[in-house]
Amino acid sequence: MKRMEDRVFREFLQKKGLKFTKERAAILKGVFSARGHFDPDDLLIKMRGKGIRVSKASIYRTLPLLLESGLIEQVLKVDKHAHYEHTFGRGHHDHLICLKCGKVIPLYSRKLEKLQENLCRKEKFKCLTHTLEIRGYCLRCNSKSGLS
Amino acid sequence: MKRMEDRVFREFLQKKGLKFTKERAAILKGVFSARGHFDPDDLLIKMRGKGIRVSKASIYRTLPLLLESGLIEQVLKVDKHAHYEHTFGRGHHDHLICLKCGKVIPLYSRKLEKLQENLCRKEKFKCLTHTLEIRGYCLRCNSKSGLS
DNA sequence: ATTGTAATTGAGAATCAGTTGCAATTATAA
DNA sequence: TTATAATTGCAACTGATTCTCAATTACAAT
Ligand SMILES: [Mn+2]
Ligand SMILES: [Mn+2]
Ligand SMILES: [Zn+2]
Ligand SMILES: [Zn+2]
Repeated sequence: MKRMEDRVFREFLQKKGLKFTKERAAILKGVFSARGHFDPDDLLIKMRGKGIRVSKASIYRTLPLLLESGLIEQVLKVDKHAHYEHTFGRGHHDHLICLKCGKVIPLYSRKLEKLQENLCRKEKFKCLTHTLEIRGYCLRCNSKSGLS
Repeated sequence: MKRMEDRVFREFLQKKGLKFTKERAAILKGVFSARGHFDPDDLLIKMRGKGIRVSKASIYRTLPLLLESGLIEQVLKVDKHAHYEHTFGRGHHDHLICLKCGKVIPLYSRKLEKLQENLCRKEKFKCLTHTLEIRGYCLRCNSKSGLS
């Protein structure tokens, strides 16, 4: 059974006059078999672990295509590198990031999304995407941190 | 007349057992004489232009201190480098970023901030900071872009 | 004012994510 | 099957940020 995301990506590429190569297919598969967030290097290592040979360059070249096709989203820049997650089949969400343990908690609020849209409308700004990152301490880390 | 931010920074440093050096003072001054956003290199160039000699290293070492002291905020990672702005005396705000012309429009909504706080409370997440970046097209770029 | 000491500095080397040039390979439409 | 433009891996390259280290300096305690 062909996965739906293959279809989407294939059509996206076709529309741009680009090729659906085995490398791109493999990267797509690798991306979609990730449970949560990943960065380009995670992906490379995971694929190599499974014996799939793709170059770093191809990964870096393919991720922007997946991004453009809407199959993945760039989540944030942790430390100094980009993180992604696939969003096809899942909904958009924002992130709470624990500064102590690094946990990333998804957050979705319809109300919040609507409010943002309204604010943009008011500014006459055509909103395409957004990233909201809230940093602080998760429940566990906050209770452990001594302060009452 | 001594600037208020000098005082704040000095006290911050003292509390941490760090020194208020002339380099740090100069960097602080450079930061606060910037109108809007800046990145480390902007700052370096501007200071050199004024004949103030500080090393790149000192700038990169001082910015995190200013961040920690609450005098500046990290705005976002454009391209691949960090951007900052001083927020002392000004309020916190989020950003609308035009993908075409690069314009950055400040956005503040009390309602939005409150909503975020409530959401965090609901998740029992101790929120310290957040960054909201909305990307799309500004009024001017959107009307120019042909699509109706 | 002098001194002791830990913090700081500048310069350049090092690091590291991400990009690029290029020759060999491959998808795909005709 | 062929023509052709797109793609690949590799290694060299960027450019931002961090680090190393010897020389300097702030500043608290004499
Ligand atoms: Mn997520
Ligand atoms: Mn701003
Ligand atoms: Zn945590
Ligand atoms: Zn614009």
